[in-house]
Amino acid sequence: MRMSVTIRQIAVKAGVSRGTVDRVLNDRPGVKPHVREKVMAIAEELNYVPNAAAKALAFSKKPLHVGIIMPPREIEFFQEIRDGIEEAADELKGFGIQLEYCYVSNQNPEEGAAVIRKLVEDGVNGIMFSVMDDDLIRLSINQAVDSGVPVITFNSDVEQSKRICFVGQNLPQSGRIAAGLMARVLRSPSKVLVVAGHLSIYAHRARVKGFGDHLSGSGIDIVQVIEGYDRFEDTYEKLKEALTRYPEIEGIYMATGHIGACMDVVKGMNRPNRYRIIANDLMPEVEQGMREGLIDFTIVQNPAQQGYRSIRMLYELILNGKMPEQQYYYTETSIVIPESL
Amino acid sequence: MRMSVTIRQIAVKAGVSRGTVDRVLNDRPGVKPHVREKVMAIAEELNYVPNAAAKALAFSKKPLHVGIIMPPREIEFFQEIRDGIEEAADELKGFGIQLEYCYVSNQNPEEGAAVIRKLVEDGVNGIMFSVMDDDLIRLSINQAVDSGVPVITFNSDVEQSKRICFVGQNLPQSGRIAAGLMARVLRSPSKVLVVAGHLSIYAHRARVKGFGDHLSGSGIDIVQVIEGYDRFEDTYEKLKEALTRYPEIEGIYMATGHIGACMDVVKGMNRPNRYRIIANDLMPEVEQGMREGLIDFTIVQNPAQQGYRSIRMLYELILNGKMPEQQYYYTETSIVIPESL
DNA sequence: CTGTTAGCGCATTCAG
DNA sequence: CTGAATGCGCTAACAG
Repeated sequence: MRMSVTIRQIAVKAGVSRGTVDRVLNDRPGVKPHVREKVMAIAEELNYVPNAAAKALAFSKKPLHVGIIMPPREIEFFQEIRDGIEEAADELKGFGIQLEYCYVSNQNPEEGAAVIRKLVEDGVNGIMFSVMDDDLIRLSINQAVDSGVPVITFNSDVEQSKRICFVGQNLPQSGRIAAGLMARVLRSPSKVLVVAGHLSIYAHRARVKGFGDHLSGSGIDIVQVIEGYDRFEDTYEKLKEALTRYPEIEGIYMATGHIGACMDVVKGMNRPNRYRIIANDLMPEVEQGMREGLIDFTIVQNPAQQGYRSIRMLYELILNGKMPEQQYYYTETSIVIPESL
Repeated sequence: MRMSVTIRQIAVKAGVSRGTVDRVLNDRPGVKPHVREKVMAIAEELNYVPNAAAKALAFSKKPLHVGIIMPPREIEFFQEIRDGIEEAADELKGFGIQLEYCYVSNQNPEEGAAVIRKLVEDGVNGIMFSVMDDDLIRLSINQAVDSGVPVITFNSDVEQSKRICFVGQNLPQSGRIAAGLMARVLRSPSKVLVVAGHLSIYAHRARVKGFGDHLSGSGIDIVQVIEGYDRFEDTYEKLKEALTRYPEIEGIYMATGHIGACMDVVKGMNRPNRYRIIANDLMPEVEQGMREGLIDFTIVQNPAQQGYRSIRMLYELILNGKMPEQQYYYTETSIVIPESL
């Protein structure tokens, strides 16, 4: 097949120099409107597509700098996201990409906002953000984007902001999948319990809602939704009380919340028929629970893929100015059982 | 951070020219042994990493040509693999990669062998292969590899050949996962049936074996393994007969084989309690069966990922001479339920 | 055997 | 406003 069309070819065809073509293609000033149009037209006609290698090479004196803002590294879940980021970065390393991780507490919006501003001042070419959703944060993100630094959110979105796009899980679907599984392992008239962290947080609520909606009319009833505030004590007490009060409960959906506490309660219940338990993600406690035969299914959101895709999209955007086509990119939601481990 | 080390830097440090360094780094002949060693040492010391962009750019006059040999495009499953291949190719397109698809019947080894030879003669830089396993094929693959054209098998391996590596599914694991699911949806003493295509084919046998092994001692018995030879008639008759003879059967594992026939039989059985059915892959018949509520689970092997990874590994190998670390690359095996669709 | 040189396609000066 | 020239890191062809 033919070599693909180069900037030079369109230059000769347009009767201008390569420099001019470059200016047009990259939306830089200093080209007379009619020349610009002509060049554009020819580029379209020839179906010009820039050579990524050449571009990267030319860029390589000034390496691409991207800032990554996420919760403290102790959080296991984010470690997996990092793995995905690193994988993508490895593939792009030859092209001079430079990552700067900034760990920020999930509790303090001011800190997050400050870090964004600092990165922008330092001249990063793009930002990946995954901390909390807050007005202060929203403001900083908007300022960054306005000043030309693209921001992509991942795993947890900052809604109503000017962030370019969000890469994460389809939460209601993960709730529906949990419901589908529950309906398959339990026989029809039966009762289940739901455990969540904070129902005031969108991510937590969305799963519970997806679960409930899908189950309604199926003959499987949700007797209670427990809110444990991600604390051991609250979760433990409330769950224990509920299970004691409703001995007919056969299944538990742990949408979010303190898994350790749930496991402890379940172990202590000492029932003839074990509970059917469905969890989310693959934190160590969940994996442990699966190996012990306590947890039947866990629904995972492919954290590595979230990291991988975020970086790649940002890279594409920065280097080629290619805007993502969608606002929301959902990573695959999949089901894990002990045999999958 | 510092710019990464270039060929020129190691050249000055070694007191030789860039050409020589290039020769050493790429294992090309024409360098005195002691010079070669010195250069190698310095490269190690400086922790030299080639610049992928520059490499790709320099190569771009002579585009990378890879041949892809797979079954006819009508087969839905392979279409998904193609999607993965195309995705990777898109990412590498800027780097001048050129795909040539060759569709070959799964029945005729001679054709496959001939295509391999033809591709090698045409001077492809690498081959991806996924048709049948046969001595003739093995021979052609070995010849290709010996003459310097790397071959990677995907989805279905050619064992005992010199192919660089295999990218595909962990078949026994997929059988075990099916068993795990079956054990969770059925209560303990119960009976199930297995449907397969050809038990003489490794891929088919491996799943059945994984399923059986994992179920042994669980209280769930396999009353029969049906071999349908991927034909409607055989599958239909045998399955119907078995289900009629053993009305106590509660679950069916469709490891491989003619899904359409299975669906027809099941629909015709008219039972009060529906069967619990587990299938593999996401062919249209399976998707249909799931939507109709006949199939509970299907175990998928991420065909797109198989294509994606194969291409990337081949690219790495050709461009950077980086041999894969393993012989077998298993793609993620995941579980799909109707709610995941 | 080894050094030199001319591109690969693009971004980015610096002159006009 | 536009053209020409230079270099990114590497390969390959050509001189020595």
